[in-house]
Amino acid sequence: MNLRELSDLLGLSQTTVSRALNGYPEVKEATRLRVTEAARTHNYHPNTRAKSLATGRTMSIGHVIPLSNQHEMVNCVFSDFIAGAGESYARRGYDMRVSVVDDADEIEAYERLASTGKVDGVIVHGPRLDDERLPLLHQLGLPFVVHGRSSDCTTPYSWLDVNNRSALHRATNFLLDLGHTRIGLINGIEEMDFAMRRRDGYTTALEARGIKVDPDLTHAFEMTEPFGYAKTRDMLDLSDPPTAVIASSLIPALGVRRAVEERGLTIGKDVSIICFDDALSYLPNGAGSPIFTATRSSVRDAGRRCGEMLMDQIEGRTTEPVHELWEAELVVGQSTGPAPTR
Amino acid sequence: MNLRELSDLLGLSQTTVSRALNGYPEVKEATRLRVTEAARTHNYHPNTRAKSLATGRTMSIGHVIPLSNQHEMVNCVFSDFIAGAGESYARRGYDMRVSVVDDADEIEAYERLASTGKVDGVIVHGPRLDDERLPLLHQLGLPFVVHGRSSDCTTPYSWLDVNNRSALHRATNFLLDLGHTRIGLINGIEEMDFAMRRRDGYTTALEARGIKVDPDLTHAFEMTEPFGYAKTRDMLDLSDPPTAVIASSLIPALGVRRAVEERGLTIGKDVSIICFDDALSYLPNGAGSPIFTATRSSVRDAGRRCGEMLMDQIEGRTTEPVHELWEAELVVGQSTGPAPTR
DNA sequence: ATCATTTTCCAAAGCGCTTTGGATAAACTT
DNA sequence: AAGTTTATCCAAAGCGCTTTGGAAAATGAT
Repeated sequence: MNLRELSDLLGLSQTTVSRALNGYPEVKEATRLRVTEAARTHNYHPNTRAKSLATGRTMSIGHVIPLSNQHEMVNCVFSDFIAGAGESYARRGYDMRVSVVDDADEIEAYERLASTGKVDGVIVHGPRLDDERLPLLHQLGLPFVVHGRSSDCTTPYSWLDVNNRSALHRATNFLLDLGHTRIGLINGIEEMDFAMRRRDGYTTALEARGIKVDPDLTHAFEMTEPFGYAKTRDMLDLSDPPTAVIASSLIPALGVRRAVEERGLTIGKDVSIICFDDALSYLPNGAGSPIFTATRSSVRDAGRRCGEMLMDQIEGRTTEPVHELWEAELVVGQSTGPAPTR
Repeated sequence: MNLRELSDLLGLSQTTVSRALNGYPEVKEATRLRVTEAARTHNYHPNTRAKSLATGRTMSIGHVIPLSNQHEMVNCVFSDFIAGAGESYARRGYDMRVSVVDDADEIEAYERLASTGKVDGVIVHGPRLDDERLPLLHQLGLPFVVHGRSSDCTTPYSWLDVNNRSALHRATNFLLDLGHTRIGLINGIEEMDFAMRRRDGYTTALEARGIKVDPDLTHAFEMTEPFGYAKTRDMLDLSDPPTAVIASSLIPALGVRRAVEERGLTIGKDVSIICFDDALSYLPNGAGSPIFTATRSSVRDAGRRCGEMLMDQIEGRTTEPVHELWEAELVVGQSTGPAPTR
């Protein structure tokens, strides 16, 4: 059932039927009713491809996911973000187009999205310090919103970010206040902007108390469980081991916990742990009371809001770049306690 | 730059240019070269929407993700599947269209995908015992591949599934052979077909040794960490607690471990754990040697293969339904040992 | 040199929708 | 009653591509 068939059936022109269905005023209320009724009973739904060709709009939003063994974008955090974004898309009639591409083809993928007109806009994931994607998208004229920020980028753009610097600053201070001075950091890959900001918050807090950052206590890599485990083991082997560890995500924190418990040490007593909790639905930080003391900010909410920001931009509701900086909350769980006295 | 502009530029008709670019034989090799060259230098890429309107093909594949607080589809397992599927799509020029919908609108979402011609086919996630989506898609004539199976479904369809029954049968036998007789099961929601089959494997193995299933030892719910934790606590409180627990995924297994260690019990000695490991990239079962003894099957590989099966079907390379039953491998880790003697 | 083939190219008709620029009928003015 | 406005509706022209049915040019056969 297409528009022509439906309009033939109703004895109306395609114009009128189209207008009736799309809520234009140039059609009598009675006819509109007749049309919508017929559309429903005959189960008519306009062909998306034709509609999109005619309007120039696709009602879909792109997400480019680089896939490499180097750095893994498709992860739990990503899927929660997707869930949030997808939810906001659905509410406004959009959907999501995901392109999984080889690391090397990422730039080309954005160019292709723009030149073939597959999407009305894109969300940029995992920005790096000086991310080449942002000027590219700007130049391509493809609307975009960045989840995170790119510190050294000069082109204006909309972003939504968690205040990673302040989150880690507060987490570090929290541990310092408990008397810890040897504080390990299990960070994400530091080409990532968020990881750099986190390290900055950590460093600043330590140095404000006159503590120099010990390179043996800071590690940056893919945020997996085994990484947290391995690096914690290494740190516990030091002659002057840390009494607290900050992990960049719940997942490496699980590895930290494993390494600590394996040594027969008690969490929250011998070793304190704080992690950054993205409030993942599948891996909640405990049910009810939190397991880990954590800086928390829901990545799902971020996805939802990024989606809204992008759709607003696409629809011309906002014209200037929009920035949102969210503060993470510091929730106290069972994984932290005063520094052990030797 | 569109086709007309390009052909004007070349002094050729749109027909010839189109044919040259799409590899049709009715064009001189010299002209084809001239055309492809011009297309490259002028950075011409055919508009997807127009192409798709003309061909009737969209080169995209749908994934419908129901979102509810009841049952959470968007999770780590899902994202690894997506990564695999997306990879195979990219290789053959497809991409992925994800619709996040409210639980109640799921059926309608499939109908809409079909009637508006947004996709060439869909992957069905998380089939239930007698899943209404399969006959619906069959009737809509929309190609699909099921990740998993629907036991009570009579319409023919293509699927790829892990042999969940045999995996749990072997895991249970492995524990029985070690002398365990009180074996707990932390299962997924048992409306899900895979969970039902797992329970079946567990039950059959126990009963073959004359052991009756104890309802106090089997629990089914959303596969989260807190669920694994809570139920393990409950079971350890029993007068006759389990000496081994089988978890349906690595994530609840983490909860099981937490509950066990909290009691001061040793894993692999006081309590053995086996889990189903989907070989998630972000949450690997250890690096190198596995932490948990596990039945393992890569969900990412499954995504890859499901994508291929669906594209083969869409392109008419396969005409009959295809079935693939993968055997999970049983890898022995540090979480299992002989049943403790009382 | 003539006719039959084959090769190479083109004009034009869709694909299913939106939207512009009227036309017609109805309602309102004076 | 005639002129003016307004409310309804329509024919037709795109949107940018593919593809059908020829035509023109080049090639081969006689």
